[in-house]
Amino acid sequence: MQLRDVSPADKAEPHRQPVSLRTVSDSLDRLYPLGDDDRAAIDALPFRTVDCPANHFLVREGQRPEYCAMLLSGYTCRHKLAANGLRQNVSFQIPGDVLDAQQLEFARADHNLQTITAATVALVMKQDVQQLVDRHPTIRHALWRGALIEASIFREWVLNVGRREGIARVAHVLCEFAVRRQAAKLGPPDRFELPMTQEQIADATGLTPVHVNRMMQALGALGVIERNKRQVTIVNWDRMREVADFDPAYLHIA
Amino acid sequence: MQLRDVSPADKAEPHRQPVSLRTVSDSLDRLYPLGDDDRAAIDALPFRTVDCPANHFLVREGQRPEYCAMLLSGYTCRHKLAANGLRQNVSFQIPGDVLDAQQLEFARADHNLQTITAATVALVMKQDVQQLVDRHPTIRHALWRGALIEASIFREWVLNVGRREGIARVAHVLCEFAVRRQAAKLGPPDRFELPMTQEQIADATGLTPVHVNRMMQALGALGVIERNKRQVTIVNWDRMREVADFDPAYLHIA
DNA sequence: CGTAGGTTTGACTGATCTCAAGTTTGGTGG
DNA sequence: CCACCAAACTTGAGATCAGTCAAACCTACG
Repeated sequence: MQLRDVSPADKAEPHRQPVSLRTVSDSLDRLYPLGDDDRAAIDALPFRTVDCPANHFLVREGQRPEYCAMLLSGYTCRHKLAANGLRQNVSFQIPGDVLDAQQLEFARADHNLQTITAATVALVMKQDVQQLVDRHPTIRHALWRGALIEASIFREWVLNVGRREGIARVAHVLCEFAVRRQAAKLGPPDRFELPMTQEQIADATGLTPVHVNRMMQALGALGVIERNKRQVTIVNWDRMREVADFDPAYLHIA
Repeated sequence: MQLRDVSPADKAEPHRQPVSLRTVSDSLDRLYPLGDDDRAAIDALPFRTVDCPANHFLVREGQRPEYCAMLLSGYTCRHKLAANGLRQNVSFQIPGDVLDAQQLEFARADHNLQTITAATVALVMKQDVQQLVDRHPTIRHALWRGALIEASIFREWVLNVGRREGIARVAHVLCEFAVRRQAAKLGPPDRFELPMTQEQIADATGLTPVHVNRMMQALGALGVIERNKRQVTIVNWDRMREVADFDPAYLHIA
């Protein structure tokens, strides 16, 4: 956590391949139902894709990004750094997520955006997104809704980090990941491969990696999850919800 | 904090007086410059005012508010409750703030909204606000910007609660209050009356009231602030910023 | 297979909590 | 204007969850 690599962005490979923004328009459509014209407009957006390795910085605090990034595959996180060198993750993103709708409004980034795994990111120029939402109020609405949901997730995280004990914090992060993953049709909620390291979970929960490790073992000992490498199986969802104090209402999933 | 009064909303007095939404339109104008027609449209909004005592619930988690509330005077906070009975404040509001633009999008509230002090609140029907923003894109833009700034504040609070030590957490809350207060033209940043109790600061910082008390004394002992009742004077802003790890960039004040 | 990153373990430390008792403050009614 | 009361603030002492430090152990991958 604290003093480890926060080194300059590696150079990622710009890169052309037959990909589309389908993942993104599906995701936006789930936020707010789009019309055929809206989806067509998204498909027609000019963009380039970038393949990034794990731990690659997409945006750094203080930068003025010209592009709006959208996650086609892989996982990313937003984080901030405290003066004492500690890192705090404030959210995770999954494929289909628009990574910085907020950059349409703010010139300077107020946090970092970094890949967790290798990832493919679509970059669209800010002005093109601006034009898109100006012409397509429905898309604007979907983005607006997505931003409000993310704000709700931030509120839940403040609670998680501020008022829950260690085991609940870790369990809550697992529950949220499982549910969002399912909602995005990426797989079942009761068995999945965790993309993040225990250190990244520590930075999301305000704990140390050592303690996260112990809490995950404790969840195993309680019989609510089983683990094999990064694979997690939630054996008992009822007890898991209870231990995690997890109520998915804050995710505002249709 | 934990098990104290979370009792049903007191009945607040609906109440007519010669007040206007001027405070709110000034505040929105600071977020994004409005035209005369925009301001006129806000002034023309049908609303009623409610005078609420301190600790009055304006919205409870799970409710479906019909109104969009705007704070004319006094102070409020958003908070969530954990299953263990602990409370977490996720933000404070100051006069002029639109309290729940997000209710335009979500039917159910995902958190509580409660007064800190006695407060006057303007209630506007959701549909009237909806119509307003549909007809006035500039006002929509200002609300959008306000929501994004609040999201940025949430991110900073996750960091504050997750990764800063007690004294910095408390100092950071004081800095944020001072700066927002000044930006809203409510007074100078170096001397102000705190509207919230130490218990409410505890719920904002993820600490106990006892520890908040000790941290405020520690800030005094360090010579960065002076206290007299609820009155706080920031004696040394440079050291205060340092102790608090406070950088106002996240507030995105023009 | 060698190596770096990730995970696990153990022993000790410490920031913050808990509990419990005062003390001060601000509002209210006589 | 003062006495009273509840809420807010302080203080002290002991308890604990989580942190720190340091070493091993995996395990993926070049």
